[in-house]
Amino acid sequence: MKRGLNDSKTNATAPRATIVEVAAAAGVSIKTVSRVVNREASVSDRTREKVEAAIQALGYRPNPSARSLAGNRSYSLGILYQAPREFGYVRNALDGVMAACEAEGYALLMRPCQDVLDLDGVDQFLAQTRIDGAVLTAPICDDDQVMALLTERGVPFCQLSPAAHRPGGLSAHADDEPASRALTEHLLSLGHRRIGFILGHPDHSSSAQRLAGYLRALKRHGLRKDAGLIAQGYFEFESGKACARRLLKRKHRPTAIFASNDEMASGVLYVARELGLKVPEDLSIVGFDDSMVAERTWPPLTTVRQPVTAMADAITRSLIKSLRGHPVAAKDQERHYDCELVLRASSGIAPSE
Amino acid sequence: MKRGLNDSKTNATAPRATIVEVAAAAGVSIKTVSRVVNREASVSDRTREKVEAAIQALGYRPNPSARSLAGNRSYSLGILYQAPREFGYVRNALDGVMAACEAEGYALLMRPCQDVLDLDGVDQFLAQTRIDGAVLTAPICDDDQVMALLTERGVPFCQLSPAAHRPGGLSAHADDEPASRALTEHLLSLGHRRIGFILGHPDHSSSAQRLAGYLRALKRHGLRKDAGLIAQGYFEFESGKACARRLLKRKHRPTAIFASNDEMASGVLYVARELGLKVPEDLSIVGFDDSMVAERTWPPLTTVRQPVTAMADAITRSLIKSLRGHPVAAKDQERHYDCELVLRASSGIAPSE
DNA sequence: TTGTACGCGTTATCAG
DNA sequence: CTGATAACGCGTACAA
Repeated sequence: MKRGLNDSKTNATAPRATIVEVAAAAGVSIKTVSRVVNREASVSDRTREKVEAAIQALGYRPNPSARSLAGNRSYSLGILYQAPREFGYVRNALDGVMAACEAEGYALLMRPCQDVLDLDGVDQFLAQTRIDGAVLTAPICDDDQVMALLTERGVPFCQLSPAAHRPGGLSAHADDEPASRALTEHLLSLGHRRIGFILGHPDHSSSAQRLAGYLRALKRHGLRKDAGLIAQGYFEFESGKACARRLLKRKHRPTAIFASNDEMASGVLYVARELGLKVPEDLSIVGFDDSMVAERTWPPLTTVRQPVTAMADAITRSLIKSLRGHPVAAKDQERHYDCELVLRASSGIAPSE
Repeated sequence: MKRGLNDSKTNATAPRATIVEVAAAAGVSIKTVSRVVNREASVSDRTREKVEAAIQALGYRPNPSARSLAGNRSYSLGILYQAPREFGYVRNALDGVMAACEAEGYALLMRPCQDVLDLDGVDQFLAQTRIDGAVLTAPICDDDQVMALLTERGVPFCQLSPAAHRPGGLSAHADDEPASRALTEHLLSLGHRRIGFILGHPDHSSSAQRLAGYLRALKRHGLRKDAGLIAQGYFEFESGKACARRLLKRKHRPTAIFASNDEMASGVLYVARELGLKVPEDLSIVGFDDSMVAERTWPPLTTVRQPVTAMADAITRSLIKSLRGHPVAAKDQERHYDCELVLRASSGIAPSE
């Protein structure tokens, strides 16, 4: 049998101990060892201690492949995500899901998806990995075809920031709408009356929610929706630039612009500079997400922070709990999280109109 | 057997076909099916076609757990990385490694590591996942203890941007030193003579290489090293700010600052603004990595781009090739990549001294 | 070129 | 509470 580079055949350690050796060392049957390893209840304390000692002594680690084969589950989850240039949301989601998986002894397999979803690719992923469950991130969490496929394959899943909670499903959701409203109120309180709005990518349900919050705030202040102040962006820097140009070219240009994420907000900032507008004196700008760029631009961006990592962690734990056959309390099936307003200099000052 | 939410027991599809059923359908033995699946040579065309038809018809997919158990390998790799706030390098590395794994039918398991490496955690990772090989990213790729552990466990690995290639090992490496030199020459050609330098994190070998390139360029222009112009940073925004303050407080302040990455460069930019210095008129700033912030700051940062994704992809493919027992050509064992200078406005103009 | 039979290290059934 | 023993699905000597 050929082996590759870094060959360590000669100085390799002894092969890992198996359950049989542990059983022999502890003077019990392998089933009992299995019981101890899997924390089943019906084992006497004396036996458990003996077994645990043997496990310790031999450095025993159950073989995941054997476990999977015999148990007909893989002890691993998958996470499906779209990977835009701005990786903030996805990265936070990953952090949370990974933390949960590690804590619960699950492995995590990642599946990046393209803008236009490749269903066959996902199906292949399911076949190759045999994951026990999946975490769906936005906007994939709202894709009916993906959910149908998972259901067909018998793979339970949870949704991170979906458009709507599915009865009997698992989801974590940040309240974008109130946050967006508060952010808009902030601008209104500074005296702004013509506030431009740059929509996010239409596939993301949060785009609509952020718009709704913006409109609601305007309404509460007796302002009517002005379609000319609303531009369709795609959550990307360049689209933020394009929208900003359109909005700022109006003869009655807005005194403030609310971009649906920080990337686009930084695009607005770029265009403001091109046009010689001072921020925030001539133009207030706010973003959303509190991504890394929000602290790096000048002036730094007023924005909204979502607890994505915590949301992902929590929902993943619920998923695993459910995979283990434990009931998940109703309040843990549909979780809601508040967002936090982060005030920085880009919105700062009352408009000089 | 209890199952959790999203229960699809009732409307689930038939369980996946096994090799036995395929063999039956094709009228051959399971060994023959195995041969076809694993692309072994000694199968007649007629038989192969029959088997492939049966596989197609039944939608057969080999069970990875069974494969792993019987074959004593997991068909999966691990990637070890440190996850700083600035995720650019890691993310590019991930992209490359994942592309390679997907192309080669390997799964990828991720192992984020803390600044101070938890060896036991890594060992646990190896035990739980039984990965066939590992990709080490900077700065973990230079950690002797990790490499010793992997060797002891018989897990072959490759290194992404290590300090030095290990004979018989696998590594991909971008030539930081020449790039750093070119970047410094760029500043020198603009007329700068007092160029501050902010070092990267000492754990990263690239930090030393970037310094070396800087010093070499100075020397070629007859300038001597001035310790007062060199500050120790840690690849982070805040450390860039701190170093910039120190450097710019000198009575004879530098007219340009070379920060060892873009994050720190954006920190320098921040401090320049605090001090009322115009960039690039009063101070030229250059970074390294061409991360996302480099395009978002104002002015955008002159920097250096490394082909990290391509490097990661290539080295991972070599690793997999070697895992399969195929020889890896010498030129593919130690790969060198050129960096690319990215000129933007932050360095732009000759110093007004 | 093809097939048989065994083993991989667990989980699970069912009897003690 | 504990233990034989049969799966689980595939790779691989070895034989044909």
